[in-house]
Amino acid sequence: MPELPEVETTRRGIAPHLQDQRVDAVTVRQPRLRWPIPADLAQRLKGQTILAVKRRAKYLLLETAKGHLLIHLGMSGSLRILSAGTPAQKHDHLDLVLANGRLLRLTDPRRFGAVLWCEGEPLAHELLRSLGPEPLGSEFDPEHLYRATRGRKIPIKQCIMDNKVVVGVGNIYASESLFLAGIRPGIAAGRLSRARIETLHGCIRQVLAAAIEQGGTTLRDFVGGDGKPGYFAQQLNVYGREGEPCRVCGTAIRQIVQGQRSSWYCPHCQH
DNA sequence: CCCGATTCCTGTAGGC
DNA sequence: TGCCTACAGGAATCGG
Repeated sequence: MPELPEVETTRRGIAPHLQDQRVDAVTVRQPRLRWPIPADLAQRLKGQTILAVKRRAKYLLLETAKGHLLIHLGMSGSLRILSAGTPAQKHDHLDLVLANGRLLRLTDPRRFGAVLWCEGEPLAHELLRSLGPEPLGSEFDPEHLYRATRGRKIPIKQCIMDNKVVVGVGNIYASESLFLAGIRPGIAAGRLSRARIETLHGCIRQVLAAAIEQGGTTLRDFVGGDGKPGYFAQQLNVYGREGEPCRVCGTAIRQIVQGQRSSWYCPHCQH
């Protein structure tokens, strides 16, 4: 499930293969994703050279002189670099055939992902415009998180998963950050002290940075641009570990449901 | 504005 | 073995 570390891992994997490459052909097999792939995508993109591969939140931005291709991996999407001519399989929805004889292929069984074309400033696109700060950027500082939590009654876990507060923190890393910070997921965001918010801020950055270093988390089928899985799953302390012993104190990890999402925590280490 | 519920989709796991 | 159901999840959107 691509959260920010998986998207960043993907970006790093595919960028060297796409940089300065011309798109010779575009194949759309299944346009019905989260939103339809634009019918005129091939016409817009064909012949364009990819100038840069950037990321904002969980969106990948392929820059060309005419516009940007925005790609979101949803929860089951992955992008891979393959040899042109590699047979397509089920759920292979989009290919960009490159001048160097390779192709960029989007696979997404659950089709929660998106592929959109954007002319003009991509950060002004309606889907990107009102996103919160990057968790690893300087704009996301303790003071920002403190202000964003004041007066809010929602559980802190749901608060840090809110894209307007900070982007890129999904279910896995929210649970893991709260474990490291020693904070129970159900506590009202606004009731946390400044000191605890500062701790949490540091833990969010620490967890995301470590996950990127490990190439992301592969639970089922995530692979980077090179087809390899990520290794952060080995370092998960609470996510998906209901009933298993806490790695710190041995107490059984608990699972609760918040906002239609599972959360896990250690009842001894987190308060 | 704030918050909770619903929605999209399909592979997988668990129950019988 | 096979059918059926529940569940997973990012994030927009709707309703209160």
